[in-house]
Amino acid sequence: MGYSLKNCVFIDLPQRFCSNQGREHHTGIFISIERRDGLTVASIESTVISMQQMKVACENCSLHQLCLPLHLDHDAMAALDSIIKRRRPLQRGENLFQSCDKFSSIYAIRSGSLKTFSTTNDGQEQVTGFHLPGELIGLDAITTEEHNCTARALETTSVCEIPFNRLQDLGMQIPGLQRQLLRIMSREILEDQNMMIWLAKKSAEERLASLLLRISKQFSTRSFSAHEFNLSMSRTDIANYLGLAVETVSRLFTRFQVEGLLNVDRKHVVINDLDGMHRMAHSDPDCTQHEKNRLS
Amino acid sequence: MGYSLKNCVFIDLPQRFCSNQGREHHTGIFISIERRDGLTVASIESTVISMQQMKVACENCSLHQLCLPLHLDHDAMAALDSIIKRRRPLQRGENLFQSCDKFSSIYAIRSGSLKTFSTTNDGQEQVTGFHLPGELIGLDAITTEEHNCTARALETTSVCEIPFNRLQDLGMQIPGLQRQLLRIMSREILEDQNMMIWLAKKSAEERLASLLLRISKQFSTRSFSAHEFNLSMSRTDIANYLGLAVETVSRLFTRFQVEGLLNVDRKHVVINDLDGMHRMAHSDPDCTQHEKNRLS
DNA sequence: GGTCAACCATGACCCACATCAATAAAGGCT
DNA sequence: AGCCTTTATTGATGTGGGTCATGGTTGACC
Repeated sequence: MGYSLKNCVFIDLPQRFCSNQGREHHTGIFISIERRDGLTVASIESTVISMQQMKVACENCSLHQLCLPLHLDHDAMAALDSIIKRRRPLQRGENLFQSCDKFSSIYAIRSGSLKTFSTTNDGQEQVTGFHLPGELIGLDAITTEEHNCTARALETTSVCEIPFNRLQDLGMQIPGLQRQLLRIMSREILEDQNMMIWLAKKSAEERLASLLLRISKQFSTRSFSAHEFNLSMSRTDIANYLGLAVETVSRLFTRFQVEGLLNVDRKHVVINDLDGMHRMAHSDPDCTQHEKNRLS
Repeated sequence: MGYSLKNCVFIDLPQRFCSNQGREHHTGIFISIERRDGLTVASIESTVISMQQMKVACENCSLHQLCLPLHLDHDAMAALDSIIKRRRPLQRGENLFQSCDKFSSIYAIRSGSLKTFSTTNDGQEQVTGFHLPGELIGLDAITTEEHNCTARALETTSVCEIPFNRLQDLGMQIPGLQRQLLRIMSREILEDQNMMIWLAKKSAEERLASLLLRISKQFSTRSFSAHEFNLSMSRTDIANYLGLAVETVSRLFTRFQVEGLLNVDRKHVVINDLDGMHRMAHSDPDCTQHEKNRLS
C-alpha cells in the first residue's frame, strides 16, 4: 500500500485540538494525510492561524466542481463564499441535524462521510443514504421547513453550511445558480428512484454488489482507488440501507470473498474482480438508460 | 351510489372525437360526468368551439392550488398561463414521454392518471409512481436533459405542458416561483425516500395497505370519496410498484376482503374499515415525523 | 492487564413470498 | 354473437433470506 501526497487534504481543526473552542469560526489548520483508500493515516497540527490567512474558500476548494458545478467569475464565487458558514468538524456519531430540526441551511460535505436516516413511527430506523465529500444534503427539508431525517457523521467530518434563504437571494443575482440547484435536486430524485428499483427488484447479492460498485465509483471520481477502500459505515448500516439482515450482509461478504471477487477484512475492502462484481450486480444502478445508449 | 354534478369536470376533447386532428391546439369541448369515485360514467360532446372561447386558463383551473400553490396576481397568472401548451388528451396506453426522450417540458396533470416506470438494462420494468390530477411530472429529467422514465396514461388523460426554459425565465420575474419549484422537488425527494422505507422494511400486507391508504388520501384531497374509488392501474402495475408478485397482490386483496377491511370487485374498491387499514399498514407513509409530533 | 460494549461471523431452522400451473372472467374486435 | 387476448383468482410447491443462538474480535476505558 503506497502513500501519496497528492491525497493530502486540508480539513478543519477538530474541536478537541482547537485553542478557541467557543467561537464559531475557530482558527487553526489541521493537515491530514490520507491513504489511497481514503483512510487517514497521519495528521499534523500546524501553528494556529487565522481564518483569513487560511483562505478556505470555494475558489480553492477541490470539491466545488462536485457540489455546485458552475462556471462562476471571481465576484460571484466570492459572493457565494461570503454566505457559507464553516463550522467545527463533527466527531464520529455526532449529528449534523436531526429529524424535526428547523430547516435553515443545506450542507456541502467537505471531508469525511455521513449517513442519513429517518425513523418510522414504530421506532425503527431506515438509512436513506451514505454521503461523501462534494455532496449536498438537507435538500429534502425544503418542503416541510423541518428536517425529515437525521444526518450523523460516520467519522470525523467537516461540512460547509449554506443558509438556504441567503442562497435563494443569491440565486436571483447569479444566473444559472437556481437552475443548478434544480439540477442537483433532480439528480437526487433520480438516484432515489434507482434505489427504489433495487429494493423492489434485486436479490440480496445484487444489492450488495451494486452498493460496493457505487462506492467504488464514488471513490474513483474523487481520485481515490476504485479497487481498494475503507467502508466508513458498519455492517448494520449497510444491512439497514439495503433492506437486509446484518447476518445476510456478513454471509454475502464471505461468499464474495470465497468466489474471489474481493478481499475483505472488517472495514477494509479490496475488489479483485470489478467485472465479476458487475456481473454479480447484473446491472449498474448509476448507469442510466441514456448513458447506456450513448455507450453502445 | 349517487351521482353528483359537483364532480362534473371539463377535459379536452379526445382526438378521435376531434374534427381537426392535425392541429396542436385542437378545438372542441368534451364534458365528462364522474361519479364520486372518479369513474367516468357519461360523457357528452358539445358543439365544437374555438380554444379562445373555451378559456381553459390556470386562473379558472380548480387544480392550480395543487400544481403550483402560489398566490399570484392576475398578471403573473396570465404570464404563467401564456407559456403553457395544452395538448390533445392521451388515450389509455399512450405515452406522454418515453425514457431517453429529450427533456424540454414538465407536465401538470389535469385529469386522468398516469404511471411512470423505468426499464433496467436487463429489460424489466419498474413502476416508480402513479400520478393523479394536480401533480407535476418529468422533474427527474432536469439533470440529464433526457427523460429517465416513461410516463404512460392509465386512462384518458389530459395534461398541461410547461416548457422548462420558459418557466425558468418566468422564475426570474415572478418572486416565489423558483422557491415553489424547489419545494415541489423537495417533496418528491421526500416521497421517494418514504417509498424506499416501505420497500426495505415493510411486509407485503403493509405495502398494499399503505398504497390503498395513500390513494384514498389523494382522492379525498381532490374532494372525492376516501372510502370508495376505482383503481386506474392493473394488478400487475400495483405488484410491480410494490415489488411483489401479482399473485401476492391478488391474494392480499381477497384476504383484506375476508377480514372485512374492504370490498373489492376488480378495479372498484370500497374501504369499510379505514382504521383497520391503518392498523394493517402499521404506519402511515405520508405522515411525516414532524406531523406526528404536532398531532400528539 | 482486565472488563465491557460494539461489532462481526457462522450455523440451524423456518416462514413469507415467489414461482409454476390451471382456470375463470372481462373486454376488444370482427 | 363468437373468438381471442388480456387480466384476475386460486392452489400446490419451493426457496431466499429472516430469525435466533453462539462465539470470536476489536477497541475504549479503568
